[in-house]
Amino acid sequence: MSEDTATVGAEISLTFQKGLRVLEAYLDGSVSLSSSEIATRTGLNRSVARRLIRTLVQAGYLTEDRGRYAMTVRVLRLTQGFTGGRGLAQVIQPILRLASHDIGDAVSFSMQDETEAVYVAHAFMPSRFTLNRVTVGSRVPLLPTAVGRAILAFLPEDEADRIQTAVPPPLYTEQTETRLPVIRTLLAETRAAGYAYVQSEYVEGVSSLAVPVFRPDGAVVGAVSVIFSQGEHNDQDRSRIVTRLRQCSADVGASF
Amino acid sequence: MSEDTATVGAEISLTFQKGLRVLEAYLDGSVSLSSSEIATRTGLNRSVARRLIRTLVQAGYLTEDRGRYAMTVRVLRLTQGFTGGRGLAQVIQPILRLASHDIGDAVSFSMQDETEAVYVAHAFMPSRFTLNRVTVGSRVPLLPTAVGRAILAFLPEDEADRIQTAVPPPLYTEQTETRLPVIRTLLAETRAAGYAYVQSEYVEGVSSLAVPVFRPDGAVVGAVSVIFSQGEHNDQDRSRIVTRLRQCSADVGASF
DNA sequence: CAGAATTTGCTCGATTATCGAACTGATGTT
DNA sequence: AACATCAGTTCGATAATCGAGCAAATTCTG
Repeated sequence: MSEDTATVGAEISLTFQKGLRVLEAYLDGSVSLSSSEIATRTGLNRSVARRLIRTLVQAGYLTEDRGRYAMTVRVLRLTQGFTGGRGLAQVIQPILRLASHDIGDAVSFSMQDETEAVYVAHAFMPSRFTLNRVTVGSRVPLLPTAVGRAILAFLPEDEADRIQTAVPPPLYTEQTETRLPVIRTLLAETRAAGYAYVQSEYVEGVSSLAVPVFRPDGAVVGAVSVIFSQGEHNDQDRSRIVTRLRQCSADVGASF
Repeated sequence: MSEDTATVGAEISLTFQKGLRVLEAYLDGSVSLSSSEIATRTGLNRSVARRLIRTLVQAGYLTEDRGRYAMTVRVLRLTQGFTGGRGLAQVIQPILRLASHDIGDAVSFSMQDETEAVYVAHAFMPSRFTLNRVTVGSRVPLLPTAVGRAILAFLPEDEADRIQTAVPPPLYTEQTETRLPVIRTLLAETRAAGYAYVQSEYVEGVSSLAVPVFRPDGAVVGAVSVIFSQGEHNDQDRSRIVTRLRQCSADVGASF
């Protein structure tokens, strides 16, 4: 292996890397996993996985129940630096709540993580019955969703390209757009319009509007969005929602 | 060192353990830390801390900005197994929201983590101006809070004792009860009453009511609680709130 | 219910990643 | 400008990690 391509390992901790892989094994919503399941999912040697699991159990992050391991509430410690520090709930939640009240629908704020968008804050509408299964930490793909496209459209071109070509876009519904040139056009339109509107490309019958959120320095950090049933709103409703989301986006962006 | 006391290390991964310590360094709400700060907080050798940090950066969990390291949204991956899996938001949030609506105040669900209670779900009251700085992942001590006492009162006695004597209880306000025998009495009262009521022992002027939540097998898993300004409610109000919280507790407990 | 098949727990020598003291350059302070 | 503190890197010694292999437990199956 030539050294210019493989850059001799950059001095990182291989063991820690493996340990993180164990925690990531729960990324699909698995509640409990056996040691072999973890070994398989992570691609680690069974003994290695086992030792890492024991470490997590000993530290209180996992509990064992008859050979199956489930995460404990302690894992929330690991994210405190992200959520707690920036007051993501304390400052963003109220902003979302106000927008949600004005719009009459649940409003979310999401950020990009690789090829996915992660819901970081969410203001439910207490009165309405919640149809969407969105919650903090939920992940949706970038390409077939409004949040994703709102973010993608304003990322630096090379990164946007990298993400689009990273994985062949799966077909979620019959409406999912998978042709990259078309997506490129849609992103250009999104960029021009300043918001994204996507219908039934991820979940059948569900539409979504999203407006990008920018940091004071101009970089896109995420998007605020509203999800609703297809056909629930007409053109005028949507335009009203976009206007309110723009204001919400400005408020959220200012707090970064 | 004799082997019965120190149990020869139980075959865990020391490196992974250290890596987790790095993530825990952000437990107080620090947004960004320097490599030396992390080394100091974790008690790790600076070079070791550095390698672990590099690992986290390379994996995308931390970003570097001029020598300071901040968590990225990716850390939410680490907790997905806990929040996503059990549908903590999908199933518990609606229950809390209903209770919140009936009670007219924000309602939270918290679970025990060592000597603290961790807020796991929270139903805000959209109409009211939120006074409490509570958010998912927030941590409060067990001893001087209603949630904490509701949980402590129903834990197995040896564990409750261990927690009470683990650390000398700090004085948060002038009202904070630090005398262990008195706390023991208060816990007995809580156990008898089936709920905890604490006034100004953690934050001046803030009172709280909490009802323990039990799993179907009878073990206490956490508590549902309401926070309000001292003097905001009279005896009758509180009794009404407790009644509603009991129902809420049963609903939440059933979903475990 | 026996026997096979799979899963799980654990051991131990070889290997290799980790450790950390020491040095150097960068940054900030009086 | 001189000093003090902080940050980045190197490298040999050491100790932790690895993983094949075996035994026990559990689950499947005919």
